[in-house]
Amino acid sequence: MREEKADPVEIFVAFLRREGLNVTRSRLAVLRAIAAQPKHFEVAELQSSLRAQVSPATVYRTLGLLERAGLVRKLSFGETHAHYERAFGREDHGHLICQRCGRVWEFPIEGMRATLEKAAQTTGFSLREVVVEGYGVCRDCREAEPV
Amino acid sequence: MREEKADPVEIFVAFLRREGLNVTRSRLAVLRAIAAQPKHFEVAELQSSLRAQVSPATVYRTLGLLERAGLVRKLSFGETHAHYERAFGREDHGHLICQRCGRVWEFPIEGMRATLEKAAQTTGFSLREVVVEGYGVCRDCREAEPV
DNA sequence: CTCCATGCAAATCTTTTGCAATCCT
DNA sequence: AGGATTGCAAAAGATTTGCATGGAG
Repeated sequence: MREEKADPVEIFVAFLRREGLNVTRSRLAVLRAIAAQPKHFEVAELQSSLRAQVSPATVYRTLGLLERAGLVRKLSFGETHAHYERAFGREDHGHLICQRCGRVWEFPIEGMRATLEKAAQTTGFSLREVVVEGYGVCRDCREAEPV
Repeated sequence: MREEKADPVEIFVAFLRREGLNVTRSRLAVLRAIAAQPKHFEVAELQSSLRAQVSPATVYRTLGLLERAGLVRKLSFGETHAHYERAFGREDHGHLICQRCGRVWEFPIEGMRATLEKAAQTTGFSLREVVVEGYGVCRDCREAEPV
């Protein structure tokens, strides 16, 4: 019987040990802050939720590690700065992004990973993350200014 | 009988007129340069292909217009600077991005737009662009350094 | 004790903007 | 002519990096 680790902290600690890196107070604080964020967040939001606990440089460095550990996913939402989302404790899903107000809706994409897996196999690719995004205009914005 | 315009220049000109904007030498040069780019490109690449013809500021401004006109799509490929691809004369497709070497493979995603359309309808969203990306490690990189 | 990690500030890079000169229509 | 557009240089952001100091194993 295999025990699946679902706890992001355990996963992160295991990742760090495997890489010969230290488990530090700052790194854990960033992970904790992410768990407390809404589903997606910008780096600035994460930083202010960690105000004074962790420097910006370390927040960036830790996001990179969490990404490598598969605990966080980087998204852009069409903007010039990065957005992130937790990759743990969530079903696969896509995002609908309003190009006017920037709000984001999620929707299920079961089955889509299978399509990508197949394409990946054909290419000899080992697939880690799947990102599905739809850009357009939400109802509110359309009503506010048709066009 | 309706005549479908497939020519990007015609589409762009129509878009500009509709918006009360001028059809300028620079704008057309940017569009022409894009048509000559490989499927995806970075802004820096586009700029150097336009060396001295169009200033960087105008390249950025024009990319924004082309995006609004639906002739170009913005992608990030997980990097901090923008990538673009032509949105004309192409079937819907997804991208597989290697997180080690940055190379990109395309693959067909017929049917995926339908899934997004459905989600969009549910949300009252008017859908314009679809982006499907898979991140992972390509065969070459895996062979070069397993892990 | 030996590396690794952190903070700080400086450095990079990309993208955006203000403004005077120039181009479209 | 009259508003739109451009280039230039400066500004604004976001992210990365060098280095001396403090922390984990």
